[in-house]
Amino acid sequence: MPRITDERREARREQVLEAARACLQEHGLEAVSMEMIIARSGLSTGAVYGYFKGKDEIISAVVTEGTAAMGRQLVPILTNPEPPPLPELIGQLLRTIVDFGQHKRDGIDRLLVSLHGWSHSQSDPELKAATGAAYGRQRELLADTVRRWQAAGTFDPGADPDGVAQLLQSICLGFVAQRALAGDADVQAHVDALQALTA
Amino acid sequence: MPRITDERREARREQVLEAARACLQEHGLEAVSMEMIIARSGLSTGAVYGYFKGKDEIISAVVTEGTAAMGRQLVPILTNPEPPPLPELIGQLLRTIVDFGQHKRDGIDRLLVSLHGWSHSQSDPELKAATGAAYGRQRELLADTVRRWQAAGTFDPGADPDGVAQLLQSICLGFVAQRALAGDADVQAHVDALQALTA
DNA sequence: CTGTCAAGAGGAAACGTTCCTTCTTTTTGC
DNA sequence: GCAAAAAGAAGGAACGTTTCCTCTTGACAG
Repeated sequence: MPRITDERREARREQVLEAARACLQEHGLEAVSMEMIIARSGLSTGAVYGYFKGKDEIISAVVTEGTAAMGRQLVPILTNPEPPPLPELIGQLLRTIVDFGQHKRDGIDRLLVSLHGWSHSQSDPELKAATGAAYGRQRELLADTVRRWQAAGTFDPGADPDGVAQLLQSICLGFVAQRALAGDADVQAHVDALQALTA
Repeated sequence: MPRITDERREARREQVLEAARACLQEHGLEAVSMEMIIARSGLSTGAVYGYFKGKDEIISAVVTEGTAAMGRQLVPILTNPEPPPLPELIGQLLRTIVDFGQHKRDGIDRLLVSLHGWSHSQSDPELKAATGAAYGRQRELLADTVRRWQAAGTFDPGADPDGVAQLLQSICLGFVAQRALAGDADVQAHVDALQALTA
């Protein structure tokens, strides 16, 4: 059975997703078209449809792949058995988030693509469940970190870990949103502000 | 010259925008169509095109109108000459934000529509500039509030007001995002967490 | 006070375009 | 050499917009 190698197959898939990300950022969720994605990918119509069943599957794959990749970057920070103080932890998270956004070459900022993903997830139940679960897991890891602080005696033992986790996640998500909407959200400004708050 | 009154004209416009919001929330940015908006509005094709030049203008109007309305709700809190302590201020802001989302009848949550607006703004330069300016103004008001705290001696005078404002805005925006993505972000949890932090 | 008229508002169908998908042919990798 | 994969064109549906027609409405003349 002559088939192409799994590596090549995965590379082609990524090639399509990369093109979809670029088109998504450049033209937005409502204006993106198969023609654009196909042209940008350098493949032909038939080839693309050999890897994905259709447009929806491509967009959904971009979103799930994106949240998964971001999660993979954050997990090491969130599972640190001896987490740094809160401002520094936020600093580590936000720096990782910024790096993730600008990790790829071209002009693609995956954080801006994430915003489209948030929007798209709202109307696709399956995708909404998946992203909801992903962000729920991140919040649990944040709550675990808070418990580690409490166990080490560096955080108010009376505080609700999940509540603090919600706040921390709001800061991270809001940082992404503010970066996309205002364009100039700064990591150090957030860290310094938290430092001033906790002092 | 038989014309309809300005009131009626404004009401019709709002009727279209309301329909657009409903369709936007129900079907998402990429699947919304003129046919859907027209059907939901109860008007006819010709009527809708009498009030808006086209689809883009409707969507843009939904977004700008939404951010403007939200801003109008928040301004009184942000211009309070004697602002409450930080956790309570965030409580006031987040409660107002939640109220704004569920202010309208039907199943429309304007916060979820906001998320589509964030996405849409990314690809429409004019809209991006407008929303960027709007959120920039809000951040300035937040910075002014921080300065008022500092003048009253209830906040670290060495802290950078704009940096703190960035953090506060991240919390507000992130709260909206978390509510849309996870569904269960809680106002009191955020307030309590900030209380625990500042203690 | 009332009937007529004109212009704007509302309604519906049709048009041209775009877009997603499929199908057949050709090429390529094993 | 063969089967799977890629290419490219074609088909069919959907969408946004326009256009044309009817109806309502408010003013003005009689």
